[in-house]
Amino acid sequence: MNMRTVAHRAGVSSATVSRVINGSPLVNPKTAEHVRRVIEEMQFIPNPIATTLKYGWSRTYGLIIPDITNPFYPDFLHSFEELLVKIDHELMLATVGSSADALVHSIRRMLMRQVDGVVLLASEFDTRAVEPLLTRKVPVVTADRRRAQQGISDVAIDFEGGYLQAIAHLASLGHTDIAFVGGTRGLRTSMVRLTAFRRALEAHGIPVQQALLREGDYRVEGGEAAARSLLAQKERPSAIVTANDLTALGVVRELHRAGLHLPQEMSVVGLDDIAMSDLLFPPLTTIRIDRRQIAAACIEALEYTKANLSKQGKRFSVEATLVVRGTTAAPFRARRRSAPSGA
Amino acid sequence: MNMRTVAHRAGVSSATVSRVINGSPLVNPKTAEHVRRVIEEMQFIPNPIATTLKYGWSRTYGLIIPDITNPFYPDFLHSFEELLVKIDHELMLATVGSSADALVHSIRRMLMRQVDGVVLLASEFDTRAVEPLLTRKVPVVTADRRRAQQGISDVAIDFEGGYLQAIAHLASLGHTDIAFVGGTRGLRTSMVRLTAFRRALEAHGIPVQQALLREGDYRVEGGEAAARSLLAQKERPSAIVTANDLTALGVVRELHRAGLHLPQEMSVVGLDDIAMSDLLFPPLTTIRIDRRQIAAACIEALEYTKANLSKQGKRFSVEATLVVRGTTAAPFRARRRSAPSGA
DNA sequence: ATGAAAGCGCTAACAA
DNA sequence: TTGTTAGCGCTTTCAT
Repeated sequence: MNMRTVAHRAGVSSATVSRVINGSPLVNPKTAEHVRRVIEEMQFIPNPIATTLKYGWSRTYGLIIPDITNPFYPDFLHSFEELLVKIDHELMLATVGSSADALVHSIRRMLMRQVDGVVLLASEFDTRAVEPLLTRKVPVVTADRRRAQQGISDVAIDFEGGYLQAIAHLASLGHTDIAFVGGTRGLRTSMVRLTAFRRALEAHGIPVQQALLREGDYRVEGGEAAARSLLAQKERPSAIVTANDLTALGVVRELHRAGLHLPQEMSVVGLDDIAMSDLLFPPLTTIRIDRRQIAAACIEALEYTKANLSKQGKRFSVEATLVVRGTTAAPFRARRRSAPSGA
Repeated sequence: MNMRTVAHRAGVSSATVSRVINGSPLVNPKTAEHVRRVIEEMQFIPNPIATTLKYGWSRTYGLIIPDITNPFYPDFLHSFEELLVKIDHELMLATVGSSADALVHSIRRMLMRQVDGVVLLASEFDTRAVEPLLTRKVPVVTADRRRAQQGISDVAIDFEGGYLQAIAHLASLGHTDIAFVGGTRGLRTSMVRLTAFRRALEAHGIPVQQALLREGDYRVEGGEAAARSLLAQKERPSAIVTANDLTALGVVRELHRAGLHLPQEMSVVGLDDIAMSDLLFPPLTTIRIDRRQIAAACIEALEYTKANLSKQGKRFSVEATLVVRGTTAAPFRARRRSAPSGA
């Protein structure tokens, strides 16, 4: 069934049907009403594929994420999809892990489906992979690259603001030996988080202790390993700040295993505020990143970039807010092996 | 850029280009090779939208889920998407909560995009909502409706098998007062799970105690409330079996709050095996439902139904397997207020 | 082995 | 205010 069938039945031309469906004011209200009735009667559903073919756009945005299994992304996806429905767009989803090949293929598939824009949440990627998008004038939005270029906007999270709040909180409790368990070595976003943490410490006049810095992998295992290593050394921290919640969960788990009581014997701060944080015992103090805000920023970025393809993209920033729950408390001096050195 | 451009550049017709791209054997290998080179040179990407318009299919399957935020679904989605990529299909995702309206709209949007089939994981829905799909010969796959009809296949989880294993495990530990915290009242799947639990008890000769049955909501809160209520009554169970892991998490949380020691003072069994189960302390004993298997069954069901649209759909079953971890142990008699009644 | 051309459903420019 | 029609890119039938 198509518009011609409907038009025929309604005794008008397909152009009129098209106009009615698209709410053109150039139709006689009587005719319009009649056509609408026929459409209803015939249960006609228009085929936007034809329009896509004609104009080359699809009211579809692509979303590329590394791993839907990381609890951060379902939350993001939820908000993103909700917002897309509101602006009457479809979602084309691809998960690519950390495979450069998968990324290239996903982008190709999105191009084939004529997406109107792509949000690329994979933190690391070969710039050449997005070139086919740029060539074909498809706007791109990246996350946390902290850099815009022609046709590419970026949505960055204000890690520094978040860590600043966390350190303020810990410092006010009396902590000075604060460890950091970062992300996977070599990722840009890991470096960004580490730098933000260092700056936050410095802003509070707390010296950065090299011996309290660890790398993780944004997963539970990395947190466990780092905690194990921190506990093994003489100069233990009294608080551990992490690069994300899964890492924090691993830290907490390992701390439990070592028989430490939280938060009395060790404070822990996560980052993300995944649902699980609140289910943990004790519930995790963490820096919340509002997925809704990120999703909204991504869509705003998409539309901005689409409208300004010839210009440099724009940089968007999303704030991070400390949520104090149960894993932070004043340090338990008796247990500490070292006295605070500075400040 | 289109096939004509490529054809022109290669000195052939667009028909030949099409044949080369689709691997038709009717082209001279030399010509084919040359055309391939030109395609590569021009970075040509074909536009499958045109094919969709021409033939009415899209190599796209729709997936409708209630809530991506429930940790069961990201796992499922991950497997589903992986399998789709393998068969070179796209995913069109919609999350509909429990809104009947959202379901109707999602289905309409999928129809507009010419999906080749729809997997509908929303447990409850108005049959009229799927009629537009059936009318237009779009195959449908449901989950846990335990019923097939023309154009609709069903993928069911073998809850009974799962609960049978759980009860066998608990019974062998010496439990006889086994409570059940079910799903949301009125949902078909809640009834199915409850029935499966009852049958499993009966199969082991353990009488069903009405006073140990509770309703939940498939979320943490429901588990907490049910646990509170179970602890409040005189005849406490020694073990609690739940309708899903989130419920079990709520139960465990409430038990912790009440100062009970797990698993000594209460055994708990979940269902799903979400990632969090293993992170809990103690790690949750649960009935694993393999998302990969479900995803594979859904796709098999989709293809079967598509190929047999005129016939009754098929019913698929996916097994459930007990994973024994840390929340089950022999009952702690001293603490119990009632003696086992039967068996 | 290759090419010409029709037609999928829709929209908008143009005609009436 | 309404209708006619070209054309978006592709595949396939038919012709050569």
